[in-house]
Amino acid sequence: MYRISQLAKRFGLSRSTLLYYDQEGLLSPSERSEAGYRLYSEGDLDRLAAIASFRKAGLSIDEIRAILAAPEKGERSVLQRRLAAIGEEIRALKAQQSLLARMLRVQSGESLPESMDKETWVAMLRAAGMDDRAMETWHAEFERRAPQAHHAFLLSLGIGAEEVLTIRRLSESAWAGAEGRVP
Amino acid sequence: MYRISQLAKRFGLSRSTLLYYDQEGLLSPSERSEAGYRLYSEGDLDRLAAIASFRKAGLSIDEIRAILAAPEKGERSVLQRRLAAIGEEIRALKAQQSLLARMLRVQSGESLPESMDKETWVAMLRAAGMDDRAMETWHAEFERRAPQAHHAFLLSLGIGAEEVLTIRRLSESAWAGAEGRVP
DNA sequence: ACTAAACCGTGAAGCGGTAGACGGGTCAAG
DNA sequence: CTTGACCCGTCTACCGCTTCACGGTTTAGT
Repeated sequence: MYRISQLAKRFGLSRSTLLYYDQEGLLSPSERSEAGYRLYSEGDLDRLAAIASFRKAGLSIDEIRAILAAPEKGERSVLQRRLAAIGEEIRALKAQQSLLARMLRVQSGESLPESMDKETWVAMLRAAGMDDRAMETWHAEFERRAPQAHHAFLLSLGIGAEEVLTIRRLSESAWAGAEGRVP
Repeated sequence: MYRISQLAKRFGLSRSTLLYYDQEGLLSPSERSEAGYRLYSEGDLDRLAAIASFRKAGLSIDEIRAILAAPEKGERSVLQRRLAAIGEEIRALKAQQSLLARMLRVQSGESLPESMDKETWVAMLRAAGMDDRAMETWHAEFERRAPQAHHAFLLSLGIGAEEVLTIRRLSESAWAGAEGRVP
């Protein structure tokens, strides 16, 4: 049985955060002491571990509550939606970055971009002799062998979530036309 | 003389935002109509243009207020601090991204998607018609255009640090020898 | 037994905006 | 002159906590 500040310290959270989770009905202690102190059990601890890792992934309180209430129901879709949202956020931040760079008239990052973007990537593949059809094949292979990695890779090029889905769908159909599907 | 909703529409902002800017003393209309309506002048419009672009760069209300009060004073340093902060935010989001990717991978069972590795990557490129010489060219382009990203990418395929350096050194020399090539 | 420190509970306000409700003003057509 | 469609100003709540303030409880040390 842990008291609130002990539990907070153990998880690197603040007491206030746990008070807030209780208030929101996300994690209520399973017992109270005579004086009314919150007493957290081992089970509460497990639940908090789950909550903490979902929060680290940026899920909202509501989303976490929904997942914990019915994990089998829509956990995957919630996580995937968050993954897409993160891509958008990163893209927005990169836009801010370049806007600021322009304001500061600092061209430092321009000559050697530290992160890859779509245009540079395509230019590289073309330099290596790939044409449009080869790239299609490549996307289709990527989608077939590692859809998840394909998704993450496209996002890492700064491509927006919608366009990513479009590309993946095109990749699937390109491949479906070529061969029979393996689960 | 614009009224509040006209101005909002012209700038793609919401009425609430302009109300908030007034409340915060960031942009107060230079006049009021008899009925108490806010009336914005051309000067106000210019000021709002500045505010909007700073906001697009992610500056806080306080920071914008400070810059507009004394532009010569600390504008550059504020912008540079924001630029650094954006880097942090992107890093944090990327951490969330990989956490989520791991969660989704674990859930989906290990049947289909595993993270990308060197063999799968090479197989994909071969399927798209790339031969050894094309891959060499591609590495060379990668190294020339974005050395840092090249490094990060090789590591992401699970290639060891030493081998990464070997590949990069080969890429450099390949480029030196192929300088006149047309893509 | 007493005191002080460190803990606990509850309640409220604040951050940077955004979004909505509310009641009242304004302007057209009828 | 009235109806309706908008517009306006003001006020409030929301996100995910954090920080304050107040007063009661537990613990350690004397």
